[in-house]
Order: sequence, then C-alpha cells, then structure tokens
Amino acid sequence: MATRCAQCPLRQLPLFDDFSADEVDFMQSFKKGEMSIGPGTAILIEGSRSPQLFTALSGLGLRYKTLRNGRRQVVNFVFPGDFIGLQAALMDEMSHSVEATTSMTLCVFNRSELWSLFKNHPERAFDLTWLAAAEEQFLGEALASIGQRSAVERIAWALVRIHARAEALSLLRNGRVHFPFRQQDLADTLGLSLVHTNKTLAGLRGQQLVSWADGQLHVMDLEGLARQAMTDLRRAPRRPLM
Amino acid sequence: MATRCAQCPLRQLPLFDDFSADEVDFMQSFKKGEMSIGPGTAILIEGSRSPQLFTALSGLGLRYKTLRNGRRQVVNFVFPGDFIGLQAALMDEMSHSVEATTSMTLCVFNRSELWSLFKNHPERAFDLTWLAAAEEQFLGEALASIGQRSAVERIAWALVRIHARAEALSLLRNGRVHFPFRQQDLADTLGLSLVHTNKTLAGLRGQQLVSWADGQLHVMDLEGLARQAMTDLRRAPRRPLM
DNA sequence: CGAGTATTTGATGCAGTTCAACGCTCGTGG
DNA sequence: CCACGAGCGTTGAACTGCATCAAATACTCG
Repeated sequence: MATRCAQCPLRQLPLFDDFSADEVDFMQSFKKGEMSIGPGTAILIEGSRSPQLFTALSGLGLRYKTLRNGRRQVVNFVFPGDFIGLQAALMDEMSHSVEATTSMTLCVFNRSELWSLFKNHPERAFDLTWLAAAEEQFLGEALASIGQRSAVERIAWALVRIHARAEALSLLRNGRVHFPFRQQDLADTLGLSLVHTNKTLAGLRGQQLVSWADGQLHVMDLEGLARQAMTDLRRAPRRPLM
Repeated sequence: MATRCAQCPLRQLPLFDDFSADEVDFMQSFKKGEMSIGPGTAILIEGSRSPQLFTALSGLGLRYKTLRNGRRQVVNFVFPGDFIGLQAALMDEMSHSVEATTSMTLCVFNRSELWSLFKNHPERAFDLTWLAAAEEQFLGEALASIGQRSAVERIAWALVRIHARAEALSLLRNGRVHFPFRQQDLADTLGLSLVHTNKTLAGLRGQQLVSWADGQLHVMDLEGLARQAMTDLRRAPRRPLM
C-alpha cells in the first residue's frame, strides 16, 4: 500500500522544509506510485532516458559512473529523501547510473509532468533547482577532497559526511548507522585502491575514531575524525523534499 | 555602453538555445547592468552572500575552492555564457569563489528578482535548472577523471574538454584558442603537482598532440588526444543562455 | 562441503610528489 | 638604461604515498 504524502515519514524530519497543505496535495497528485526493489537492482542507467523520476523513501543506494577503462567512480550515496533522475528529466540522459544497495522503496513521478510543475508550482520548481544546486555544491566538495586531500583525510572526510547525513535523517541508534556498503564502494568513491582503503580504515579504527564492521558504522570521536579530515562539522541546512 | 540583449553577441552562436521575443524582453528587464573588471578581480567569494548574479559576456575566469590546508581546487573554468552565482542565489552562500583571469564583462542581475523569474517565467526557471543540472553533470565527470584516470589521461581529458568548449563558442582561430591560464591552474584543476603537470604536458607536446605556450592552446590531433584521454568526443549539446 | 564474496595483511614497485636550481620575460625604480 | 626581483615555465634528482600483486582468513549460501 502506497504511503500518502500527508503521512510521509520523511516529511516529519526536521531536516526537511515544511510543506503547505497545497504542496502536500500537489505532491500527492504528482506522485504516480511507489516502487519497491531488491538489493542490486538498477534504478537508472547511465546514458539512458527514463520516463520516471524518483524520490528515495527508504533504503540505501549508489550513484556511479563507469569509465571506458572499466573503472568505476561512485558519485554519491543515495539516502532517503534523495531525488533521483533530475538529469534524465532536464537533459534527456543520465550521466550516471543509480543502483539500490539495500532493498528500497521509491516514490515514482512522471517525467512528462515536470513541465507542469515548473508552470504551475513555482515554489516546487524552485525547490528542485535548490536540490540541483545542492548536489552541485556537494560534488564540488568531493572534487576538492579527491583532488587535494591525502588518503586518511579523504576517508575521514567521507565518514564525517556520511555520519552527518545519517544524523540528519535520524538514522543513528546510539551513534551507529546501518551502512551496508563494501569497502570497495568507499574506495571507488574516493579514488583509492581497495587495499589502501582497508589499511587506512584500520588506522582510524586503531585510533578509536571510528569503527565500521558488519554493515554498522560507528563514529566514536566525531571531533577527532573531523580533525583528521581537515574539515569542520557544519550542521546540514534544512532542505526541500520532493 | 551596455549591450542590449537583443544584440547579445552570445545569443547568435549556434551553441545557445533560441530566444523568443518575449524572452529577450524579459532578460532585458532582468538585466540590471553590465560590469567590466580587470584580470585577477574576485567576482564572488566562497562563503559570502551576494546580492548579484552574473552571466559572463566575455573574458575567462576560474571557479575554485580553498581548503583548510591551504591547497586550492579549481572547480571549473569560466567561459563566456556561463552563469555565475546560482548557489548564492538559491542556498545563501557560494561554495566556491569565482575570479576573473583576463579582463571580463559580465551581465548583472539582481538576486532579489530571482523569485519573480520562477513565478512569472517558468521557461527561464526551467533553463536555470537545466544549467544547474549541466554543471552537476560536468562535476561528476571531473570527479571520475580525478578519481580514476592517470595523469596523462586527466590532462588529455581536460584539454579535450577545453577545446570543445572553445569550439562551441567559436573561439578557435585556425585551431588555436587564447587560453591565458597558468600550468598551476591546470594542476589545481586535476589534483596534480605543478611539476608533474609540466612534464606530462611536455610529453603530449612531444607526441604532436597539442601545444600550449604563450597563452595559446593548439590542439593538433584531437582524435589522438581523446584516445590518450580514454574518452570519446561528443559534440556539446545546445544549451540555454541566461 | 565447495564456490563465491568480502576483509585483512604482507611484500614489492612505481606514478607522481617534493626539493632544488636555472632561464626567460617583464615591470619597476634607482 | 640597466639592475633587480617577481612570476612562470622547465628540467633533474630523490623520495614516498599509494597501487599492485599475492595469499590467507572468514562468511554465506546453495
């Protein structure tokens, strides 16, 4: 049974902007259904068009690009509340693939109705643009991390960010998040080899900063981790939910 | 004397989407003036708010982030037609700085009127979102390059992209573009050291693929360069101009 | 129980960094 | 008019962070 937008569990979170009654109504009509998929399912494929857009309701996934030489770049992790398919909607083609890591449920929207959103719901169009700008901002930061930080710094940076996202989504249970990715995924995120990622993680674990085992990520010393990352912790700003 | 939008030299280029008469009128009213600045001038500063948004009319610039450790990541080069300040407009703060490398002229818009653009000109709002998505796409590609490509591949990739942008803007004069950046700028773009960038460029020059000296970039063998870059040349799609 | 996948650890090698020095051009001031 | 220094490109030499290779362990699942 599909969740009604009025009851959307995500909207309750302080992370997300409030909705007006009108907005709830509109989103309810914009929403075409719900989709449940199993781990490993491809949601969108690089280079393909898609008639559908999605918002992740629950579960975790990966965005990634595959290069000609066979290597893979993870572009971001997908958390609940993330909008999926903006590129396919605007430019006709996705520039990266999106795949479910755990089982996921997604709200489904029709690409063909996007124009009416811009036409009739400028607040929602604004929000959509906000999301695009936020993703741009994130990618800029990721670029700076991969380009200018050492391996420890990159890994610490990534873990700090993941922790912050989990926190903002109330996914922490006494400091722990369910984080069912492989070390290879993190390596492909940060442009590091699997082996070096493993050894670097061992180092951070040894310093009692963080532990990550059995799909559980536990940040034990956020300050210390941020120090390693050469970054400062900024609280995630409230953001729109589509 | 400020250029009238009706006469905008950029709009004539096949790269940019056609404007309706209405759109020209609106942009003319949206445009608050023109700004001319000298080389080295900061346009927007990371972390600051700005009441103004810009479109580059002529000249070249850099977008970059500065990290806590003092290192710099160049996020993109600014070419004519680029919109500057979207982040400041939507989220309150720029996540990177923008600086003129040559002297530049910029169209100036008021941030405060952005909302009326969304409200009254949905096509233009759509275009703005398109631009944000395009930047996101580019950054994803850059991320993959820095994360997964070798030094030669990265440099070749960057030069191919720069060449393509120049071409799309009709900036080529028998294969040559004015490209007045320092090797340090390219190094900071690609996460490489200056020294290694220099040596790698020398290698590509030795293979007769490309030469870059005295602020002139000359791609002599585009196919060959693309091969080195492990990328394929795709023609830049038409895009909106703000 | 064997096959497949993920994590871990040790050993070796190299791509790219860092350090250092030199040449060229250009602007500035004595 | 020349001396000087600053900025950029270039090149050589030495070092190192991380990749690559290899192999063992631990799990899960059919």
